[in-house]
Amino acid sequence: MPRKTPEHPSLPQDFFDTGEPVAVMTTQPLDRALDYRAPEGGCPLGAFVEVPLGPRKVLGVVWGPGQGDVPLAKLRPVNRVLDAVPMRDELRSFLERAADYTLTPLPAMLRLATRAPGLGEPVSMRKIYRRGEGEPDRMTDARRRVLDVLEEMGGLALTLGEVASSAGVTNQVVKGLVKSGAVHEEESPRDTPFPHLDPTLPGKELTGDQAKASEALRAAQAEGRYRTVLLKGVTGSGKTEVYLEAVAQALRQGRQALVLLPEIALSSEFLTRVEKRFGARPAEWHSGVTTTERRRVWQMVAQGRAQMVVGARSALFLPFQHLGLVVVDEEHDNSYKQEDGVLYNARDMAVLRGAIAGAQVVLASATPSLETWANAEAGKYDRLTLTARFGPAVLPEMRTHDMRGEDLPSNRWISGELAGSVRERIGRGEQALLFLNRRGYAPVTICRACGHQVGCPHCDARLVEHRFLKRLVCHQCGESQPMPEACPSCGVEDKLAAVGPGVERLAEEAQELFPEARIAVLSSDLFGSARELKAQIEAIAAGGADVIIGTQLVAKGHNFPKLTLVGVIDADLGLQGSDLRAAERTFQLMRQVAGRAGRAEAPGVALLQTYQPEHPVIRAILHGDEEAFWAAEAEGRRAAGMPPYGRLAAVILSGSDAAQVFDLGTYLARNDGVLRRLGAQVYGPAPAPIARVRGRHRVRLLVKAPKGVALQSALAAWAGQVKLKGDLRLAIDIDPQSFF
DNA sequence: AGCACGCCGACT
DNA sequence: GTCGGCGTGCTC
Repeated sequence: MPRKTPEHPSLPQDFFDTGEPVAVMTTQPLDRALDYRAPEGGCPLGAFVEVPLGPRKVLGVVWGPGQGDVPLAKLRPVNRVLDAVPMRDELRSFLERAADYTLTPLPAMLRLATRAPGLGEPVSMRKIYRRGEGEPDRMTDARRRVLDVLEEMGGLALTLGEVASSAGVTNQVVKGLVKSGAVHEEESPRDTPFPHLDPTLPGKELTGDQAKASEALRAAQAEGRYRTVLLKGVTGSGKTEVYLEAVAQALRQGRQALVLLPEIALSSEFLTRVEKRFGARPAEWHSGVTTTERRRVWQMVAQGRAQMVVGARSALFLPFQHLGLVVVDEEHDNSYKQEDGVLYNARDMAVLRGAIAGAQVVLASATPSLETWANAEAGKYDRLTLTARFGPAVLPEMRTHDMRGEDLPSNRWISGELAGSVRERIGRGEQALLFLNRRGYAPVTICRACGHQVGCPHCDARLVEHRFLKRLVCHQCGESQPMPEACPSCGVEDKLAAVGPGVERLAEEAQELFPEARIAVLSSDLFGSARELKAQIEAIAAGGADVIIGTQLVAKGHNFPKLTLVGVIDADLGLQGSDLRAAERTFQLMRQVAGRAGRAEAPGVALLQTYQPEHPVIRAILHGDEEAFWAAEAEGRRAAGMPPYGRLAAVILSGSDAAQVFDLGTYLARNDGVLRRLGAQVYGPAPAPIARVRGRHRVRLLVKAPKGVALQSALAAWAGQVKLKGDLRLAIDIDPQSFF
C-alpha cells in the first residue's frame, strides 16, 4: 500500500518506496500517465525518470501514485531515476492547467518543460586544477609561473587550458606539477553556477513616476501581494529601470526572477543593463543558446543557482525553484503567441504560472494589448503608469501627410514633404528613419505579357522578390527560388515587373533622392545571424548611417540617439483587411515607431503618410489620445461579443485533399449542439487565412462564446465527435490572435 | 512517436 | 502463392 508522508498524513504522498506503483507522465503522445513500479531505492514525486515503453526507453516524470487501472503484476519497473532536481508541484500544476486551457495533451506540454539537453546522461564532468600541498622536486621558470597563477586564484580552480594559457606554458608543465603534488587535479561538474547578481548595488536614480511605480512594485513583492501589474509607459519613460527594481527585490528575498522578451536575439543592450545594475550577466534562454549552455541554464535554474533568467517565451517552462517575479516586456508583442506546435500565448501563461507559483507578474508595454488594458480597467490587474520621459527628450511631434493630394509616379513612395524633411536632417547631421513594414524588394511580381502574378507553389501566398538575394521568396513557408527570366505562366521573357514597395526598393528610391546620404536597411532577412544584426544596429545607432530604412524590426526598442525624424511610408498598411486586431496592431506599431524619434536631446518629428487621415486609428495616434482609442475599440468589441468581452477559439482543419478537409468542416459546423447549448456560435467552415501551407489545405471554423462558460470541455467534446482519417488534422487555437 | 498486426493489390 | 502498402491500435 502507498504510504503517506509520515509527519503529515494528510498531505499527498511525496516519496515512493521500491516496488510501489507510480504514475509516470512520459513525453510520448499518449495523453495519459502510465503506471510503473518505483525503482530500487524508491523515487520522489516529480522525479525525472527513464521508463520502458514497448521496446524503447523514454523520458518521464513521476506524476503521482499509481492509478491502479492496470494489474500490479503487469507493471514494469522504472529503469532509473535521472540525476536532476525533481519537478516541483508548482510546475506540474502549471503544466496541467496550461494543457487544459490550451487543449494540448499533457505530454506535449511536458515536452516543453523537459527541453534540457543531456537530461538522461550522467552529469558531465571535467578536470580542474588548484594549488596543492606539495612542492615540485625541481623549480623552473615555467613551473613558478603556473604556481603563481594558481596562488593568485586563492584556492579557486581553473581548467587545464585556463592555467596553461594564463601562465604562458604548455599543458605538459601543469601535468608535471600534478605528478609532484604541487598542483591538485580533480573532477568537477562541467555546469557551473551563474555568477552572483548583487541586488544591493545602486540602481539608476529614479524620478517622479518611476520612483513611485518602483516603490509600489517593491512593496507588493515584500508583502507577498502577488498580483499582476500592467506597467505602462512610453519609450524612454524608464520601464526597464522600474521593473529591474522589482527584480532586485525578488533577488533580495532569495527568489528567482524571469524576464521574457520578444526579440531575444536583440537583447544584448538589455543584458548589459542588467550587468550594470547587478554586477553580472543573467542566464539566457532562447533559440540562439548553444546546447551546452542550454543544459547549464536548465540545471542551474533547477538547482536555484541561476537567480535571473532572460529569455524567450519557452523560458516559462524552466524548472524554477522559487520563482518570485515574472516580467513580460512588450507584452503586446504578437510573437508571444505561438502559432505552430503547441498553441499558447506566453503572456497569458506567464500570468498563470505567476499565480500558481505565488510570483508577481509585471506586464510592461508602451502600448498594451486591448486584453491587458481591459483587465486593468476591470481592476483584475493593477496599473502603474509612467509619464515622464528620461532627460530632456520629449515625445515626437506627429503629423500626417495626406497622400491623396500627392502626385507620385507609380514606382515612388516618398512624398515631397517627407523627402524635404529627410534632407534637412541629413544637413544637420541627424538621422531619419523611413518605416515600411514590408520585407524584400516588391511584394508582387506580375507578368506584363499575361498578367500572371507569381505565387508560391505550396501556399496561397504571392512570392516576394528579394533583389539582394536575387530570389523569389514565400514569406509564408520559406519557399525560395531563383528570380526567373521568363514568366512561369506564359513563358515570355523580360516581362516580369515588380509591383509595390518593399524596404529594398524603398532604399533604391532613397538613394536616388539623397545621393550623398549613407543609407542602411534593417530587415530581418538581410542578416545571417542575430549577432550580425546586432552589430549593424549598434553601428547605425553610433551614427553609421544618415537614413535608416526599416521594417517592424526597428520598432522593438532600440535606442538611436541621433534619430529625429520618422517617416511612416504607408500608415494605412494594417488598417485594411478583415483582421479585427489590425487597428490595434497599427496603433501599437505607429506609436512605437514614433517613439524612436527624438530620444536624446533633439526633439523628434514623426510624419505619417496616409490616404485616410480621418481614420479613427490615425487620428488617435496623431493626438496621442490612447485612452479614447482604447475605449472606442473596447466598446466595439463589447458590442460584438469579441475578446476580451467574449471568447474565441479557432479550429483549423488541414489535409492534402481539399474536399475532404472541407467536408469535415461542414460536418463539424452542422453538429454543433454541444457548443450551442453554451450559447456559443460556430462560423465557417471557410478557407483559413493562409488556405494552403506546404501543400496542405486548411479550413477554419471560428467559435464565439460568451465569457465564463466551460468552453474548453465543450470544444473537446465537439471535436471528439469526428475520427480523423488519413492525413486529416485538427488543431484548436484558444484565443486566436488573428481572425475574420 | 514508434512498432506490430492485419487485410487487400501486383510481382517472382 | 507472397511481398508490401499503410490504416488501426497499443504501449503500464
